[in-house]
Amino acid sequence: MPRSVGARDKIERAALSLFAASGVAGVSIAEIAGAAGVSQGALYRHHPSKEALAASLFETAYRRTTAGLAALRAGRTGFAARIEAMVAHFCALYDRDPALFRFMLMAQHDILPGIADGHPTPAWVVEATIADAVAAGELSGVEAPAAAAVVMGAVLQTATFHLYGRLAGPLLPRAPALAAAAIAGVRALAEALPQSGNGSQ
Amino acid sequence: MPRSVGARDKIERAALSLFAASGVAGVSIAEIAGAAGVSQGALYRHHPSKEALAASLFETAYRRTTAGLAALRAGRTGFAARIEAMVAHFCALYDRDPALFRFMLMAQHDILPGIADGHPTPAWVVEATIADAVAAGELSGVEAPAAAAVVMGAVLQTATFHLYGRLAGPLLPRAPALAAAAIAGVRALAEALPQSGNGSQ
Amino acid sequence: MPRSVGARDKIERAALSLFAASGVAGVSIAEIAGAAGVSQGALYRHHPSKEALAASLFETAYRRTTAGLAALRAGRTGFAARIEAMVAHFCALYDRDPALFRFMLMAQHDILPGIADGHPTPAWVVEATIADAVAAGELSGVEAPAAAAVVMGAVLQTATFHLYGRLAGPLLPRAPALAAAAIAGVRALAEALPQSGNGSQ
Amino acid sequence: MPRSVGARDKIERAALSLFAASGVAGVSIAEIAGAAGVSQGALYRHHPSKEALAASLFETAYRRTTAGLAALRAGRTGFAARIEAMVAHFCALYDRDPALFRFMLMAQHDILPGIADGHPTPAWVVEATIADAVAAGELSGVEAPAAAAVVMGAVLQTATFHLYGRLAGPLLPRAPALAAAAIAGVRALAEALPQSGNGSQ
DNA sequence: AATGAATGAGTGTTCATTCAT
DNA sequence: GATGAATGAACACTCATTCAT
Repeated sequence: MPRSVGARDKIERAALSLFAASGVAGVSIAEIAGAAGVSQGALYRHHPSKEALAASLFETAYRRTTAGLAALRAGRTGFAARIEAMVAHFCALYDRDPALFRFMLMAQHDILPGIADGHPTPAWVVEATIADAVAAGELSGVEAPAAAAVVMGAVLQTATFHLYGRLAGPLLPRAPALAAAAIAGVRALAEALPQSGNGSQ
Repeated sequence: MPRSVGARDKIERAALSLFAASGVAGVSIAEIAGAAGVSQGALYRHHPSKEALAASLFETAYRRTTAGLAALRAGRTGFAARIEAMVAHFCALYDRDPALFRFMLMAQHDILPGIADGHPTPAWVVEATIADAVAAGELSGVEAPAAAAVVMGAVLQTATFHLYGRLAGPLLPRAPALAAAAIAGVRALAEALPQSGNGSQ
Repeated sequence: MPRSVGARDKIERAALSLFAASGVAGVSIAEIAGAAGVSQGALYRHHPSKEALAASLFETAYRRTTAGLAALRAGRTGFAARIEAMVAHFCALYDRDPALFRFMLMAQHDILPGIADGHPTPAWVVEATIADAVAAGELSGVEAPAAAAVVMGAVLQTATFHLYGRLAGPLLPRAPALAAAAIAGVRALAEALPQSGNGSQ
Repeated sequence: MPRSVGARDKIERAALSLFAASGVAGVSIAEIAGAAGVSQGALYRHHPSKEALAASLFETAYRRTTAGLAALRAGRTGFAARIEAMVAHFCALYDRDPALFRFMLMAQHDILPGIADGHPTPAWVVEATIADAVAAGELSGVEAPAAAAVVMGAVLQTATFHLYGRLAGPLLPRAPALAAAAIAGVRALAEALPQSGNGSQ
């Protein structure tokens, strides 16, 4: 007895918020179907499995984020301007949909290893932006991944603190300060590590 | 005191590495028991449930880390010296047991909400250290949680990048530079945010 | 009369070969519809259910075979001539459509109990042919069903061996020898069992 | 709450009779567990899956039958004596456990392809016995598989007729006559097919 | 007249947990 | 005290069937 129409969207919306709240493993198909108001079987017309549904949601958001950052990298010049734009972008993303952000934070360890083979990632774009700055002489001798970790860490941990109530209010107003912190962190890393790299391994 | 002394340890060690590899939900009691070389039932003599075992592992590590950081806070004076010591502490912890670190990163969203009622946390010690600096006039007008996010983010994301192979070699040699980055980030945050706080909310 | 003339045929052909390959229970409506190039729903315009489709295919083939054998019984005289013709008939049926034969072998236990209420069956025609011979004095004191089992067994097991690759080449050239074996078997059964019937039960 | 003890046997007994009645695909785990008086989960301690349970039951019976026939082949001399013993063996097996026989007949098409790689089968022993007779000069120029089909067919179809009520009473008393029929069939096949083999293909 | 999205009951299977031995 | 067979409630998933379009 087909009753519900447009199940796909309802399923994805319900799944996203449930995944964000409890993690992929912590949500059952029955809960998703119930929250979406469709039958359990309906889920399988659009997604081959629960994991595939989660991966698809993740990948879509991940690619969109990557593309957004890549556009900022392409559209701006100068290290500081690019990082500022990127940090603001992250903050805006978080403000628009904290559940999506939470889902991405929680699911990264489960889902990322299964995809992202060679595809660029948000972190990769940040890393490339730092490499750009090194190539342009704006930064001297930073190890790009280490610097990208400082930038991504500042942003993601700020979002995490917000998720857990340690910080309040929208993140976007914090973006300029956060970007300044990220940039200063990267510069300090560059100065402190002229010898760079893996000293021992 | 049973003859199979160390059963408890074997269980915890096995559980930790399995949890780190696959997440708490992705590991079964049968797998833990098998890896530890004990029977399934024996597991319940030491831990009331799988979740309790995971929570116990998490909490132990969490408290130990908190205590370590608190000792550094108590034993040093000056903002920079304290942050340098704490960053080095994190790096050393990671180097000693990356699996434990990975477990803590993966499990935090599941387990932390269930505990941490009022208990201090690593992030709280960092936050308090920043508040100390503000109180001592070393930093002006930073929102302590926001600054703590920058410090914790730099450290945790560096560890995450290492877990995923973006960074190589032990983290401890990177600690001075990472601490410099964290400190510079906090200082930049302080300068950029004289109006501080939650602008809207 | 829909434009897609032959939809019914395409469905039945697809269903038959799938049923032969995997058994009725091992084939889904979706697979049949896909192989036939029609929609799932369209299948229900022609057949009320999957089981009904299978039963219809089975019954059609079963009746056709029964009718063919009955015609041979009616058109020939003499036990040997009839059995020779029937064995050749079976062999020719097998050679023409081994998948159909396989389907009938596999599905007989599932489907036969649901039909065949009083209708004659291939085995019944063979049995009647033997009873004819007994009545005509060509055979003495055989239990007709037991003799029919020998004839049917020789034919069906030969086909089964062919299906599984133990025998090669078309069966029709083997028909004379196989008929001779069947006839000799029946004669030996008749001689060996003058006391016939169900000795105990 | 473990209550039932010795679940394994109860499960296998229940499964066998249900499989015999309805086929492997026609029986659910719930039915097996219910009939055995154990929980569904108990099934999986002893067998990794329903199919594996069915295959295990099948293979055990299959091997036992093969071994029984092989022992007869080894213990007797002369084609007729061996076939008589084998036919009687089959009849006795049927009489002892018709459900097992039915299961083997129904399941052969599903399960046999998955096993029996190189292992001897009942049919193979019969075939080898015929090859023995050819080698000993007792039979001239029969294609052994074709002759084995006649023997196996006579026996199996007789059992099938009995299962469906066309024949009554135990089969063992019929064994001598059935063996005579099988032997006569094989001899007739040998005489009728001096040119043997696949005439066309 | 045909489609295919949707249904919902049922499937095989997993697994944390219990308890007789 | 330790074992592992047994439990039973969940789980992800399948599929014959229905029906709005």
